[in-house]
Amino acid sequence: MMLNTYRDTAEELIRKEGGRATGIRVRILALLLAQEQAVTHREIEARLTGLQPDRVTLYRVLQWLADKGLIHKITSDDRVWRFHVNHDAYMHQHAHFKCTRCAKVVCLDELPSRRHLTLPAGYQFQSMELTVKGLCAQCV
Amino acid sequence: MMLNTYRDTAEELIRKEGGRATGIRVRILALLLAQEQAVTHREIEARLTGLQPDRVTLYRVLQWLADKGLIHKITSDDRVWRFHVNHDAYMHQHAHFKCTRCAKVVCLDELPSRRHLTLPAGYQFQSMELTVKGLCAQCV
DNA sequence: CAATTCGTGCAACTTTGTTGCGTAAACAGA
DNA sequence: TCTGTTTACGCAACAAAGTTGCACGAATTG
Repeated sequence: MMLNTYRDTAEELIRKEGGRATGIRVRILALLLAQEQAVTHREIEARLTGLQPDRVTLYRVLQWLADKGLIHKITSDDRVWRFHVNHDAYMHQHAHFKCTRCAKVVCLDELPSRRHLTLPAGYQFQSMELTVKGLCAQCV
Repeated sequence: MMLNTYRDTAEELIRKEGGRATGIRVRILALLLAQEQAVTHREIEARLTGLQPDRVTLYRVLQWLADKGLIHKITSDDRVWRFHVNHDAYMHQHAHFKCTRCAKVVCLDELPSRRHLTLPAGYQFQSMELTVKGLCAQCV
């Protein structure tokens, strides 16, 4: 069954990072592994059927997973973090797309080269965060 | 005196939008006209010497100015809006730079062409928000 | 200068996220 | 499988940013 596979993968990933594979951590990471799009704290809460961890615990688990590099946080203009698993394809820097109608957020494959950017004199590049806005296929 | 010029310009811009040129609005817009970098709600509050409008009023004035297109809001990863005047040069879409050390935010001139982006099939582009992170000249 | 419209201030509320601390659960070793 | 230690969880309280409703007051219009 697919759900078990996600849980097994989740547990394995968590242990590989030296953390305890608690029920909550495993369920949250398994859930994230199963999501195509980036999800908010609230959405995760709603989808964790039969398990209602404390808000604080959820925040801490998400922070821990992000610190370990298993997931990444996405900034948005609605002041809400969204989380997405770091699949191999997304381990490098990449852009995000946010649908202006349904608020869905997905990861895009690439990021424009930094050579297309000119910074003021003396400024030093570190990274870039790019969010493309528009309509997703379902909302067009 | 320079400050007067900013206030005069501010008043003119506000009237042109059909709004009442109240002391608060004029002072806030004049302050924004004088800023090179994008400023937060808090920073504006701190710099409005001799005038302490209610938090709510400040939010409402900033929202009004943004609605009228006189200023623009900038999203940041610290969940705080920053505001910057829409100089002619910034009326088009542009990128922002945020210093990872002093948190300063400035507007950059350009934005990479959307041709460098490939969206999933059926997705429709509307706009992009790009924040470059790094060190500003003072923090390098 | 009166009437009306629009802006402001106050209070209360909402949302999102954080901190401290005691308790409970996971893992390691016997 | 028991026991001890370490780590994670839950609760309560807090904090920051921003919003809403409503009554009052100040700008403009005529």
